[in-house]
Amino acid sequence: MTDSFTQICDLADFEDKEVTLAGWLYNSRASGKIQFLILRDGTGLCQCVVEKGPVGDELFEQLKHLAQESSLTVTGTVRADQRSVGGYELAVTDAKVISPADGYPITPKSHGIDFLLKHRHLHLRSQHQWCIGKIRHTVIDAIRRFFNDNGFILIDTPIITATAGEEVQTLFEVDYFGEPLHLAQTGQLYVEAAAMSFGKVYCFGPTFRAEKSKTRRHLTEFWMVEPEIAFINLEGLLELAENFVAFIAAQVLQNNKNELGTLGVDVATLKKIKPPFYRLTYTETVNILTGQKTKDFLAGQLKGLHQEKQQLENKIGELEKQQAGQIKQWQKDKIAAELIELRAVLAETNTRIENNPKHAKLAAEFQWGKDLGGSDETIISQMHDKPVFVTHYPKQAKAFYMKTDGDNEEVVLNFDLLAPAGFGEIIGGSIREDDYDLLVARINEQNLDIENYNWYLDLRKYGSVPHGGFGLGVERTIAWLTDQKHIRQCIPFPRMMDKVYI
RNA sequence: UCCCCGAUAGCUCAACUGGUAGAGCGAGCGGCUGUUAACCGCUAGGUUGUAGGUUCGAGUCCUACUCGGGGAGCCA
Repeated sequence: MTDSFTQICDLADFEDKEVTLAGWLYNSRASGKIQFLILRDGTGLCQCVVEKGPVGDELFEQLKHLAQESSLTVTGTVRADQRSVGGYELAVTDAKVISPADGYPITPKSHGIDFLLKHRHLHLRSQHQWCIGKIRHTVIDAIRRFFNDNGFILIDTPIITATAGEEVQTLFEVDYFGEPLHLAQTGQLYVEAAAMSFGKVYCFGPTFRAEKSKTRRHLTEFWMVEPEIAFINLEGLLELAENFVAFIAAQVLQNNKNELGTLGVDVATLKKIKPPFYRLTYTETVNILTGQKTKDFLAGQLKGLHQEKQQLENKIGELEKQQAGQIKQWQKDKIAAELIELRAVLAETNTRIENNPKHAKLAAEFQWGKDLGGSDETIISQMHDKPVFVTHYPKQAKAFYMKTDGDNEEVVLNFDLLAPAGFGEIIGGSIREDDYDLLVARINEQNLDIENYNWYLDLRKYGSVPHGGFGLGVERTIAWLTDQKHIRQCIPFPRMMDKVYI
């Protein structure tokens, strides 16, 4: 059936020819004797120009009253026109309504986030979510391609698991025929086993964490890719990670120019994502956080925020004055919409002003040995224009499986990758402890039940080798690359703490 | 779990210190031959989240609850 219809993305090949498009009415504007129907077919948007002459009065009237998101086929001649979205438009000769969509709830005007999440099944049709969906596809394709082309074997790890990879409190429990098991929060332990078979492997799938985290960077169900490599050291891992992330960014730049443009993403910042990334040790990071540089940086930022606030308030005051004056109704409406926008930005600026001193205090009083907090990561991330590796965290702050640094018993051979401009962590990884006795000691130190790790310990009993890997959060990566405020926009059907909409 | 903010028409928001609930979008009708979240005119649309309280009078003040947003801790 698809064959008989032309796709909007291919219109350039059909200039001056007659085609039939099949899709949904995205928006329409009608004048007395001419109508502009914006049709979307999943591959793009096309302006269809309907004139009374060629289509006749009856069809003209029917189309005039057609609701947004009604499905239809449209036949006409393709012609180039700069005034049209996509550069081509259709001079309509015929159209058939497949199914009307009266009362479609999402209008072209603004909506609140709660409303949109409740209507996510329909909101997926919007330009914004469509662009993100296309980019998500590119990111996932790039992930698989990168590993497949570099000799990695895909290993599917189980979703229902018995062993814990991370903190026990963050597990979702499953009643497995009466036995309490839980949903996987990482495939790492399994992928380590597979690395001893194939050398280089990766797993890629959904991950579940029952974290009580209500932030713009958290989902309870998210997608993570975890490569694991035998015979690798920390520097090797860092190189792999930076090449990997740079490859994803390059693929998005190459394949999603239009989508990035529609979303208003600054392409120049994406072009900067090239190796080598910055490298800091945890200790260097702590010194930066507690030092003058951070103090100055945050003070400068606060000053900038106050200026921003002042400018916003001036602008709002000005608009309010204009609004009270004698102007046309439509101008008032435009100002009202602008005011809503500005007030939202102002509220956000106020929050940042409020948080700035707290963050400054946390950073200044940071004690060596603690894990970096969200605000600390944000500060480091904001100071850089490219991703930053932070390596060699204190042993006590990190998971039992991370290998102790031979040169410094206090720290482990691990790293986090922080995306720049304040976005924060997108990767966490480490070299794994490969010595049987040391691993047992670490399990006991952290009061974990050693019974649960018998099979994992076998990997150290039978031909153990140095190995390591990392996990990259897909939604966080997409949110960073597309400059989204909240990662819930970056998965089709988000699951958040205490809230699953549809 | 803690802190802050919010809930008014289908949607997005107004309503100065308590005094008759408004506008745009969407819907319906009409007008307009090149529109770009088109525009112009008319019409319909409300027990102001729930339950109490203060008051001559509550959308506005107080208490509790429900739901939502933002932030913190923790993380990819």
